[in-house]
Amino acid sequence: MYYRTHNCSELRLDNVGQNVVLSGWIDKIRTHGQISFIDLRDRFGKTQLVLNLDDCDVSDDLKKEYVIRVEGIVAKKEVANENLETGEIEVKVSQLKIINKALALPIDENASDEMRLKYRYIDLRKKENMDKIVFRYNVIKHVREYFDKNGFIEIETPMLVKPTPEGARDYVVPSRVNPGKFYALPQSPQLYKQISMIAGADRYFQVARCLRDEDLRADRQPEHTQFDFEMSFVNSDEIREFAEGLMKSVVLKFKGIKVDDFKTFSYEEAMERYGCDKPDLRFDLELINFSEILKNTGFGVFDDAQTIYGLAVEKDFSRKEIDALTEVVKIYKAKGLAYVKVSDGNFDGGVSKFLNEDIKNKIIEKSKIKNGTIFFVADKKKVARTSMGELRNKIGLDLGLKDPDKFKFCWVKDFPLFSYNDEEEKWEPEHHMFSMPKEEFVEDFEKRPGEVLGDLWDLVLNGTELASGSIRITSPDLQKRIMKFVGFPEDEAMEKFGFLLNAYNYGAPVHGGMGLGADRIIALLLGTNDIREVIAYPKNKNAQCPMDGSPANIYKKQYEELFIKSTNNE
RNA sequence: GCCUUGGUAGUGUAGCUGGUUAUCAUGAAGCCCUGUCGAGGCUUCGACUCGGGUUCGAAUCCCGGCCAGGGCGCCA
Repeated sequence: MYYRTHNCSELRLDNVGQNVVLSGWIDKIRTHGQISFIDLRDRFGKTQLVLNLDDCDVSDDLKKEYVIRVEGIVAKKEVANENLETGEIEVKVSQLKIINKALALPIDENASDEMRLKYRYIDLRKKENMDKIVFRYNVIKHVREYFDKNGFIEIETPMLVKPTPEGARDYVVPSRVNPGKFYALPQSPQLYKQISMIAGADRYFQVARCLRDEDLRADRQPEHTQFDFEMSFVNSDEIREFAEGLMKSVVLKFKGIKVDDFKTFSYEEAMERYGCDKPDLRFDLELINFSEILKNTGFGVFDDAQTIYGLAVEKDFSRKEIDALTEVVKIYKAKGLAYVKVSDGNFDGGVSKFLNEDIKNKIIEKSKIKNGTIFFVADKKKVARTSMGELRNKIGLDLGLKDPDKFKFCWVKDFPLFSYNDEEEKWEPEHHMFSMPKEEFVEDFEKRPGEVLGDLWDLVLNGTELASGSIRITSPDLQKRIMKFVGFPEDEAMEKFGFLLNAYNYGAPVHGGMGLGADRIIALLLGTNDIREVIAYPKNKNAQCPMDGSPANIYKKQYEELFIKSTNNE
C-alpha cells in the first residue's frame, strides 16, 4: 500500500477525474447527515474531501486531528472556495482508512505561551507557525548560498570545547573518561574560526549553534544560531561591505525591499545622538546636549550635574504620561525626569521657572520645536545619555514610530576596547579579548585603557544588535599584553589559551569576521522581536523546555560514572 | 539576585467597589441535518494557582509561597 499520490495542496482542475490517494490530518469536519465534508491537511495545504456514506463505509467515528488515508476521484466543485489553493476541486472518497486517532487537542490558537511550548508539535501544525520554521529554513539556505558564491567554505567546529574563564557562563559537560574534567559547550566558534584562518581556510563560515548559560529574554535563548564568518587578508571596511551585501540580499529576497546603504556611526557619535549603541533609525528624535546652555541656571539639580541631555517631542504629554516616562528613566539610574512644556515658544510647567529668557531662547533654538514637551536628564554623562536613549525608544514605541515594515540598518564602529568593572575593580574587554585595538593605541594602551578604541563594530537593525565583528589580534605579543591587562598573567594565559597563542606563532594572516544573530534576523524579517517564534523547539524563560521537561535529574549511576557528587537523593 | 505584570472549565475570557446558580466564546460528549467550506440547530459536561489571615461570609481585601510573561543586573 502507498499513502499518497499527491500532497494536500497539489490538486487542480487538471486532475479532475483522476483516482488519487491522499493522507493527512482531519482539519475540520462538517457533517450533513449522510454527507460529510472533511478538510484534509498537511504541511503543504488543505483539500476538501466529500464523504458520502452511501458510497463509502466508515467503521468508526471520525474526529478532528485523526490521521487518515483516503482514496477517491477528483471532482470539480460547483462553487469554488477562493480561500483554498485547491478550492476548485474536491475529492469524492471511495475508501477511507484511519491511520491513527487523536485525543481532543489541549491547545488552540488562544493558548498561553507555556501551553503552546508544552505542545509545540501541535502548535506547529498551525500553518502560520510552521511557515515561520519554513521561512527560517529558506533564509538559512539563502545565506549559505551567498557565502558559497563568495568563496566561503562551511567548517563544522566542535561542540565539546575547552571551558574559558571569560565572557558568558559556560554550559559544562563532564568527561567520563577523564575523571573530574569538563568540556564546555561553545559560546561561539570564535577561537576555532581564528585557528581556521591560521590553517589557511581563508574564508570560513558556519551556521553555528552557540550556547550560553545566562538569563533569558524575549530575544535571548540559551542556544541560538549565528551566521558566523571569518575572512583573511581583509580590513574592517571590506568585512562590513561583505556583511552589508549579505544583509541587503536577504532583505531584498525575503521582504522585496531594497535597503539604503547602511549609515555608519562611531560609538561615541551613536551615544551622543541616540543615547544608545544600537540606535533605532526608523525615527529621528535625536538627543540634545544641553550641558552648556543649562550649566548656570541657578537650579541646583542642573548646576550640580556633569551633563544634561534632552529630548524635544512635538506632543503635549499629560501629567500621567510624564510620570510613566519618569519611571522609564529611573530604571536606567536617572534620579528624575525634568521637563518643560512649550506652546508657541512660551514655556510652562516643570522646571520652566528656573529658566531665564536668554536660556529659553537658546533651548528653543537648539531643540527646533515651538510646541510640545522638552525632557531633561541631568546626571553623569553615561547615565544621562542611556536614560535619554531609553526614553527615546519608549516614546518612539508609544508614538507608533517603530514601523515593523521598515528596515533601517546601521554600523556602529570604534567601540571602546575595555570597560571598567566597578564590582570587580578591573578592566574587562568590551567585546572579547581577541579584538584589535586601533593602531594609535597599540603602543601604550595600558596607560590609558579608558580611551582605547578597538577595530570592532556592531551591526544594528531597527534598534536591535544583530551582529558583532572585529579585526583579530594576530600578534602573539600583543595578545599576551591584552590578556595580561585584563587579568591573565602569562602563565595563566598559556594555560587557558596556550593553544591559540601558540598557533599564532606559526604564521597567521591578518583576519577578522563577524557573528550575525540568525534568530534575530529571521524574527525581524517576520516583524517580531520574539525569537522563540522562529525556533522550532525553544526554551521558556527559566531555560526549561516545557515539552520534554529538560533540564532533568540524572541517575545515580551517571553521577558515579562522572565522579560528581549528587545534590539530591535519587 | 532585584523590579514589575498576571494566574478563573481542556483553551481563551467576564466577574475582582466582599453575599451571583461564577459570564461568554471555543472545545468535548450526544442528537438532528445531502452542498458545507468561520457550516447550522438542540441537549449535556467542565473552572476560581496553593497556604495563611481579615470577615457572619472571600474568585474578590491583606500577607506569604509556587508558576508564567516583561524588564534590570547578567549576556562579547
